[in-house]
Amino acid sequence: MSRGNTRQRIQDVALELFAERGYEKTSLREIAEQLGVTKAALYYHFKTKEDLLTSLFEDMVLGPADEVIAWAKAHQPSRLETKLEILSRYSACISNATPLVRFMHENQAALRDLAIGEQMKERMFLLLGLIKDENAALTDQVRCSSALFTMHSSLFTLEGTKADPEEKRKAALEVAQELVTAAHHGSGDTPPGRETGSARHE
Amino acid sequence: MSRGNTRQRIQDVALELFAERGYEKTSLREIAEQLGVTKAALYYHFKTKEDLLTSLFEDMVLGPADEVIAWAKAHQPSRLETKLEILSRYSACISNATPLVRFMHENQAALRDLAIGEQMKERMFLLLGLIKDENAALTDQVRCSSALFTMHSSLFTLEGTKADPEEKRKAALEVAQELVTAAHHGSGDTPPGRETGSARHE
Amino acid sequence: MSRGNTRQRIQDVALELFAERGYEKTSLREIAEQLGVTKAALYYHFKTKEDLLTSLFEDMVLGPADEVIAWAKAHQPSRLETKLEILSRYSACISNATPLVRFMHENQAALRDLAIGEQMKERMFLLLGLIKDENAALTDQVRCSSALFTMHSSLFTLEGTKADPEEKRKAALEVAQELVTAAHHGSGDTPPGRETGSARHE
Amino acid sequence: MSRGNTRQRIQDVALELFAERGYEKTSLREIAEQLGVTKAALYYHFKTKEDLLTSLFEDMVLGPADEVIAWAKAHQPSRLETKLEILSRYSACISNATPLVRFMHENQAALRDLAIGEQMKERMFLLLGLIKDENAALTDQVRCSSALFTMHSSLFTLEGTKADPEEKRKAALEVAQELVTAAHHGSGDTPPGRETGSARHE
DNA sequence: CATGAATGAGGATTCATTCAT
DNA sequence: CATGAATGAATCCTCATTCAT
Repeated sequence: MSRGNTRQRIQDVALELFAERGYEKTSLREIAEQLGVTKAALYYHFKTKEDLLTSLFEDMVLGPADEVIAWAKAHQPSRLETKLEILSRYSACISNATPLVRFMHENQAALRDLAIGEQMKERMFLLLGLIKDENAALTDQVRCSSALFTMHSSLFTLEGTKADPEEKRKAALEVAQELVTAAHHGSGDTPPGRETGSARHE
Repeated sequence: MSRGNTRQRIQDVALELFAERGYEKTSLREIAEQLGVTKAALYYHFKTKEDLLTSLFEDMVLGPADEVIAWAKAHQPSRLETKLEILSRYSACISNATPLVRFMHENQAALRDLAIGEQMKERMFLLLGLIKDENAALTDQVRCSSALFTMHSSLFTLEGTKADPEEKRKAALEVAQELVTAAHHGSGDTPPGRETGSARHE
Repeated sequence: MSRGNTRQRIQDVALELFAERGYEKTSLREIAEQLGVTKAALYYHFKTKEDLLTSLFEDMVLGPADEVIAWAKAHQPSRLETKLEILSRYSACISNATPLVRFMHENQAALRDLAIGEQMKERMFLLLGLIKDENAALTDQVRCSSALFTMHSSLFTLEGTKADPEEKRKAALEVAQELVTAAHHGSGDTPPGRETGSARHE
Repeated sequence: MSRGNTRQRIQDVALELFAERGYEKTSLREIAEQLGVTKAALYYHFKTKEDLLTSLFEDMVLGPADEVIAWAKAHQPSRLETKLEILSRYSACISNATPLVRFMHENQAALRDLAIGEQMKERMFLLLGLIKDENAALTDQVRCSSALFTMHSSLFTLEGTKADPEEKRKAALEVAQELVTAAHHGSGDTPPGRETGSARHE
């Protein structure tokens, strides 16, 4: 039954528990018990608890996010169309890592003194930087920031709503793109004849 | 030596440390040490670590949030103007509790098994329920959800931006109101003169 | 409501809690809370937790037991009739202190390093010494020891039995007297017409 | 260094200390120190302080007592001979667990909220039920109850007496059997040729 | 008479980690 | 590959007690 896949199994269980109970409250003992192995076995595969968490992020979100960023850098990031495509790609990339994105939001306090937390934060800044204009009006900056947040939170919010995850993701992407579009055009002097965020049409 | 203000001082230090380092990683020893008292002194004033946290929330956000909700229930919540006023009032109310709002977002994993966490979650749902229409299109639901998130996150995001907190708050409120306005009109059939992000036709 | 009877009320509550939960597991906080006073108030009336317990024993069993012992010393203790009367008197005296007798048995571990524990133990030895003959056969010594135990334990044993406490006490006294009578006659050579449990040959 | 015997050594030291100082007053630190290991080492072998105690009872008295009960159920418990044999077997079984029996009596307050306490209590009831007749006279019920008590207490009473433990045990067994015999025949009408303490008729 | 505030010592328990085998 | 055994440090919490007011 056990093959070389133990490492993978550890990651699976760890992801599940980390997401469900939080980083600090998930002990290695629990992970080991749920796997039917010893704590020491975990240490054979991962140097450290932090290391275990890190491996999850690297495989599932850090890498993919970097791809999005790399793509963006090669495609005139300042054009609106590029920005929208960035959102689209990023949305797709995180949809495969729902539990980790949720984990990231719910465990920021814990991530603050983990190296991987710093790295993730950096990526978020990079992404945000690609989308928003440093000199834009404050509202527009908020819009861009909110766009990212919206895509993240749609993955684990709206619990009551019966819509399926994929639909929610698309809806969130739509709203995010709307926000970024508004931010891209807008800025500062609220354009005349505009009453909703997206309804600018000059 | 110190007078009746010890309880207050404990709360101050606790708020600071909880916000800075997170709930789980802040030990009562640290709080006590920073205050120059014994751990046991904390227990004289608060039955429990959880109790200490709870007292912070009750005083600073639970109560105020309930006032907003009460006001809303008495003022035709389904009208757009009422909704916008709810946002405005809520924005004002949380601006006095910035560190706690931040704490709430960054420690959701920890809050999950704290009674006060459940209570806060409930309030968020109530607030969201007042603003969004259960039968609206998914995008509109996302918009409303995002509106709330935006006001929260503006309090501790955009670190790079040099704008002062009050301005950020106003900008966030503006964006939030915009989102809710769009959601209010919108719903399924895109209102004339307004395009959703994805419905672009260039 | 509160008069000079506070001391008495403290003793009442303390007796109840000590008996119900044990000495070590009953904290002064609990006693104070149940009384609606502060822990410090207890310290006004009793120097110490141990002191509080001691006061209970002194008033309710130490004194009475000493009276029995004093009476015995003045009445030819070696006569059977005297012995039986000792049992009778002692039985009466402890029946007023049921909870304390129970407490004594159930908290011997705790009493071992309390001064009052030593004192009570001494009284038990004295009493036993009055009843049993140092040079009697071992079985007879056991009988006497058992007699005392029986009177004690009848106060808090036989929970299932529906008999009322007073009846139980009388029954126990009867059995105790029987045991002492046997021990008094007996010693080694089984008295005629009476067989020990194992020497049966029918 | 040490081999697989650590668990055993912990039990030995724990039994010693629990018996000597009581359950509540024996801290795991003391046990660990006396063993020359860390507290955490104890937790490797026993999940809990209570668990450690439980393991002692299970191995040394719960199991053996259950054997006696099982034997009894298979041998017409209502016959006097069977009852006497029960006493005999039970006496033998507890003589190997003297410190624990003593512990049981001296720490009843502590045992009251330990699961193992409940289990032991249940066994005592079963044993008592096998020996005494529910409908017998109260004195006879007391006699049976006393019989059990006598066997227990003989293990740690009569400290002054120089007799060796085994002799004391036998003497106690004899007295216990006598009591049960009396209870078996007796009930209300004192059997001829037998004098009880109360059967005095002068 | 009693309280409010605080202390110091100690309790059980949990955790990430190590290392010889 | 993995385990069994153990550690050291830390955690939350409770308790009896004190003392100025």
